[in-house]
Amino acid sequence: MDLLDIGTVSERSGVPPSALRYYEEIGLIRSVARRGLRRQFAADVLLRLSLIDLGRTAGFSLAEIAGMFSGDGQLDLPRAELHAKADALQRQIADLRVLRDALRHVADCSAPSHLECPKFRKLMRAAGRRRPYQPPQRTAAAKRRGAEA
Amino acid sequence: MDLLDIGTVSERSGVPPSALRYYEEIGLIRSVARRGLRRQFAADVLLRLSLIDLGRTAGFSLAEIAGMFSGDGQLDLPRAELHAKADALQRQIADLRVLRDALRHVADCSAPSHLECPKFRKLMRAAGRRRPYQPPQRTAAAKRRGAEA
DNA sequence: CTGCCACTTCAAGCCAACTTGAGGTCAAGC
DNA sequence: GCTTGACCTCAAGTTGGCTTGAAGTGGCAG
Repeated sequence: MDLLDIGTVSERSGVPPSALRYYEEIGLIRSVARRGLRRQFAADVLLRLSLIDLGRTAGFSLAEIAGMFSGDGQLDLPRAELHAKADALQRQIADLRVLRDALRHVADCSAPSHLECPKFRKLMRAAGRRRPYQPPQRTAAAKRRGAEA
Repeated sequence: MDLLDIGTVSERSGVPPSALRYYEEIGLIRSVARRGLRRQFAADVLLRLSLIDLGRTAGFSLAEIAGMFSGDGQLDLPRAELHAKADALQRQIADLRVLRDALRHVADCSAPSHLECPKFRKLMRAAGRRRPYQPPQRTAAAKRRGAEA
């Protein structure tokens, strides 16, 4: 059988051992055996870690992601809920587009003061009316892979 | 003169007094007087708070935002950084679109297991190749205004 | 003048998602 | 058989952006 020890999983997934232990602690992944003290993971943990990363990219918390896995490791979300999430993402995308355009304008506008630029004020009002963007936590894994703000 | 006390500022801006005090503590805003013990703010603090909110929505930290105000309260925006931020938003938007499509597919796909569905695996690989999304902190103010994932 | 109540300060607490550190274990290679 | 070093556990620390609580203050209505 192909059991991977924590070091191997860490290396292949890019997730540090401490984070893997943490994920196990909160029930997000599980180790299937020990060799001595060392956790052994089944190979499919790598796929699961990809899914977790994907979920975090979407802005889900680890707790929410945990709720998306059914007992047998399958993904399990009711269709309606998935559609609702997709729609929420759609709104978030629209908000971010407004914001991106606002930033681009500000970066390029040569008005003496942005506060006096009518276009800027308009964008600000537009941004001000949007539903607030709800950022998730920044993972240490994300930081490792390169912060850039 | 039109001085607003902290309660009024809080009410009009939606920013709680504790946050306003915190902002003042870190030098992001300043009160111009006291009436008794109470902070009095100049009316333009409301604009400044809007800008702060806008900046946070864009994913800037409070420290970064503080750096964008020049001494006289004008915005002094680093163009390169703004472009970088806009580009980061662009990538985030692309990621979220992939994710949204993945969610929609999952909601509608009738394969026995998503992990076995080729289309899903393809979407996942697409998502996996993305540059990681670098989320800012989630503000309490944002939480107050309503979370929605 | 008295009481109320919105404010004040300061320190401590909270949250997520981890990381770090101290001190311990153990399989494998020499 | 001894060392090595990758792992282990558990508790505490980190970060950012606040909130909360306790104890105090002072302007204003009655």
